[in-house]
Amino acid sequence: MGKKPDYKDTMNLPHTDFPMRANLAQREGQWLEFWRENDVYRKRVSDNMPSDTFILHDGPPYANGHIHMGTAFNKVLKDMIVKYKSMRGYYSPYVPGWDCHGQPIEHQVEKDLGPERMSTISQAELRAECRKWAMKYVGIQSEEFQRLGVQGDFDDPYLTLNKAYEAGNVRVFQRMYDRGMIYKGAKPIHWCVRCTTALAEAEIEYSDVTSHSIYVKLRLQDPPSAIAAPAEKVSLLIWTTTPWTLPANVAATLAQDALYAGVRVEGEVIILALDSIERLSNDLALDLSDLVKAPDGQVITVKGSDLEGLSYAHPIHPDRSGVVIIGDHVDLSVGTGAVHTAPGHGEEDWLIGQRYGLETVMPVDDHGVFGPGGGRFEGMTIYKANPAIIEWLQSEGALLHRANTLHSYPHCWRCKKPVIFRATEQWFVSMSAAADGIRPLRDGALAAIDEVEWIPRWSVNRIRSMVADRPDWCISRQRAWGVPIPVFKCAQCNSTVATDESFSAVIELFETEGADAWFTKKPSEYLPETVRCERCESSEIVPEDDILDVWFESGVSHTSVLDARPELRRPAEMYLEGTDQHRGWFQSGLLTSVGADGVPPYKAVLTHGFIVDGEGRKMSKSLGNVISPLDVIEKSGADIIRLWAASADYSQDVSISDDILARTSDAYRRIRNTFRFMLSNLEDFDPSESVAWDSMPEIDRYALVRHSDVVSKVTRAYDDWKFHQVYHTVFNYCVTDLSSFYFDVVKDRLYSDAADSLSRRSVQTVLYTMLRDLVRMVAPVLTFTAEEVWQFMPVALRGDVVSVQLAGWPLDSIETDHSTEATSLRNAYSAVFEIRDIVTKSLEEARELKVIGKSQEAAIDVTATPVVLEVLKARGESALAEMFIVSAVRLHPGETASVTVSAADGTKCPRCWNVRQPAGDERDAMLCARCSDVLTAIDAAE
RNA sequence: GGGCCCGUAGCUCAGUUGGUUAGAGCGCACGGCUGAUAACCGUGAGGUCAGUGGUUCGAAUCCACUCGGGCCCA
Repeated sequence: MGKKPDYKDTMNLPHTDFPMRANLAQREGQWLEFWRENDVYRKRVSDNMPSDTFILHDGPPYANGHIHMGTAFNKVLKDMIVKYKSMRGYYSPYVPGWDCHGQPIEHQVEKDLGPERMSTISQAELRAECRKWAMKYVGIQSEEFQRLGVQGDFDDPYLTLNKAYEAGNVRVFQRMYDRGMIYKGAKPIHWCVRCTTALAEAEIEYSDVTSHSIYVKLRLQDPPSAIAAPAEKVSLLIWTTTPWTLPANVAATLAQDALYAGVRVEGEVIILALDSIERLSNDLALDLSDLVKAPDGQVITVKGSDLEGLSYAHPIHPDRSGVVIIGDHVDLSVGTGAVHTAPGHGEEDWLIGQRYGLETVMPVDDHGVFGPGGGRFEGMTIYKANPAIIEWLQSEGALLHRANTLHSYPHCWRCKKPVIFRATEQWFVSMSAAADGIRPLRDGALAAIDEVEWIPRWSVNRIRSMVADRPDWCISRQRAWGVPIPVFKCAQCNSTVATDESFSAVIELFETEGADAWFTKKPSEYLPETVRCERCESSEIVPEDDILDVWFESGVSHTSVLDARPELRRPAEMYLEGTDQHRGWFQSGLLTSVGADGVPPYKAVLTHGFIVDGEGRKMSKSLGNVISPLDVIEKSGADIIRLWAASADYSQDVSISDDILARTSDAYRRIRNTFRFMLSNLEDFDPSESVAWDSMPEIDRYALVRHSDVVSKVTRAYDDWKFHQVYHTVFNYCVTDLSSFYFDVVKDRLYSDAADSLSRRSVQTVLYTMLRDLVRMVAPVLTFTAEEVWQFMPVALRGDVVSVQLAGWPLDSIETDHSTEATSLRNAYSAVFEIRDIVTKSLEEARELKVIGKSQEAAIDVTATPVVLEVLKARGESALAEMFIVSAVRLHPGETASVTVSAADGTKCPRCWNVRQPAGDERDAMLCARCSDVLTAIDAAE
């Protein structure tokens, strides 16, 4: 006929409808739909109902703006864990939450409404607007998280603005109050004069500003005779960058053991730290060389402690004086060694003021304007007062030097204006005080920290040092959008009213009407008559104005969510957030849980690093290196983000860049194709045709051993929370063990042997095991793709399991059933692979010399040392030829391992394309013996 | 400035209690195949293990400092 015979129809070439190109961006949506229709999340949870529990408690993101890579990463990690635990059989519901109150939302709403509307709006109306804003972003973020493949109870998430949630704050507050941990006090706190509110540490940003830098002389009223002649004017020199705090000055602090000396400048003696003289004379370009000396020429020095108790004339108020004290916060590397101390304007100043019993002078009002305590500067804002004070000091001859200085200074995170330190009445959680018989919060929290597992291990150092060092927690906020501090004041005598009765009434009020009612109802409408001022018996009581710090609110989720929802419980098995939450939610949850109930809210805390760019720099608009998860989803698909999230070692900061995403997509394609190969060779396979271990060719048994090793390694990695090891193990397995070895070797049997032959069914048995296990192992990470694979598996292979998420977890049976043989196979094949490396190198050389093209055209002579040769012989030359994908292997003993390649004898079989001796088949003389037999069998069947 | 942490090939990661020429996969270059085909296979080139100085017979691994980066705090 002259026509080349085409044997394609007689072969078992791979086929599947599972597409090679993922097209994730388009296709992922249909799986979201599939899960929804089949209620897969709920099934996943309820299927495991009576079993062990694994509660991963979601930390609530702030309901403002779209999600970013950090929140996406965090949620994907959580989703992977929850899905893994579910597939392992744990009862693992996931309830997402949102943080809905707080200043940022209030601020946005204020901006939206504009100043005009704001001036007339009621607090209740403002709160309604804030609620709308928060709910809008809860909706947006919920969609975005779900688009990432995150599954949970998104129909009923927890929101900090829910009534029951709000009531939980009161429960926790009450318990802590009863346990003597909450008090009202005046203390300097960060205060924003623009927003007229106290700010938490978390609400402060630091940036550089130019400030006045002034050196002020404090005239000593009774100077020590040692340091100056009786008639001389002697002053202590202080340095400050905030002239406006001078009216509140009450003391000057010196370092106990530092040496101080006198210097004659402009006809007066000024005292400053010896160590600072040289630096200051350089920095200020002043001649400070005329030190006060004894008659013998020695410079006279005194220790700071020698000057303690001296008094000086107040630089601002003519009728007052200040005192010299000693403190250990004096930094001799800056300033003069004498520190201006105003307890109303600084944390350290306040602390030392407490120790010395000094007055906390606070002449500045809420808006940053001086009251009567400001003396001649009354009525001025602190900013106007700055130059005025400097001028005054100048005219009084108290100013030694003035300049400007650039330094880092705290700013309000919302309005970006510099904040001030200012003492006001605030509610505090005490770290050290508690009622009789109750362990103080700091001690309790530190003890609780030791009961918790911290992952990675070093993170315990962070939380421990933060809790050990933190000051009392200021929980007051002077804002509208939040949960009120649930106590009352007596209108008559101003004392606090907070009793079991009042707390119960507030809890009930919040549960039925929400915290909004606090602002719309009078206390008389919900408090029982019996609630009265304990001091003056008055029944006229008014609600507290301040609201709670939002960290307190999110912190109490252990009560408002874990305790309140029947499907959850406290302690949760895990909290999982970024490393910044050591100061945030990890701590607020811990302090409120330990404070109220004496127990930690979690058994384990897993922290991850921050998302940075390819160079390790933080993402910022100004650097132009921001990558949005929404863009990646749209361009490449959510599974690419998930794979990236799994591939990184989150115990450090995690990089993302276009290059990294490109590599991730490469890896994704590789994994996808591995699945496609398995699917395409299993279309005609039914598990009932599985080949038993003992009937399998050895290489198939080896493949199963290797496979089970991978299963246990991957499982261990999941259990250790090492997702990047899951990724690497699976990926390397796909590439190295499967694609480049087993699949390549086994193609001949799959395609060319009789469809129902034992040799082919044996491969399929192995592929089936691999596919079923791999798709499940990958499901927590590649949640969409795994589902797609599952649905493309022939029904015979996946049974009636609706979703891969409900398919359980692969078990490792090799070790129990065939442990001894497994060990010897691992050893034998490690020797085989060493030879195979030499073979492929030699084949490549032969290819370069045009001796062969593809490896099937080669015959190889393998020389090996006796030990290795034994191993090779035990496999057999023909099995080795199959493994090396060559036409023939001949083994020879030798001193070292080597391989020579020659063109194989024989001709290319037109059916299987191997180089073989033609079998002389009457239908086609060129056919090899195997193909000839296969064709005969096919003919017979027809 | 302080606390915690990080810095191994272009990328993601391994490198056991310090011990021979520092590993893997990807990417890249080159080649093969054309019955996994916008796939697949092979070979190869890439690293003064951030830097400097120490401890040690010997350090990517221990110590100190410097540089760069992150989070938190001041």
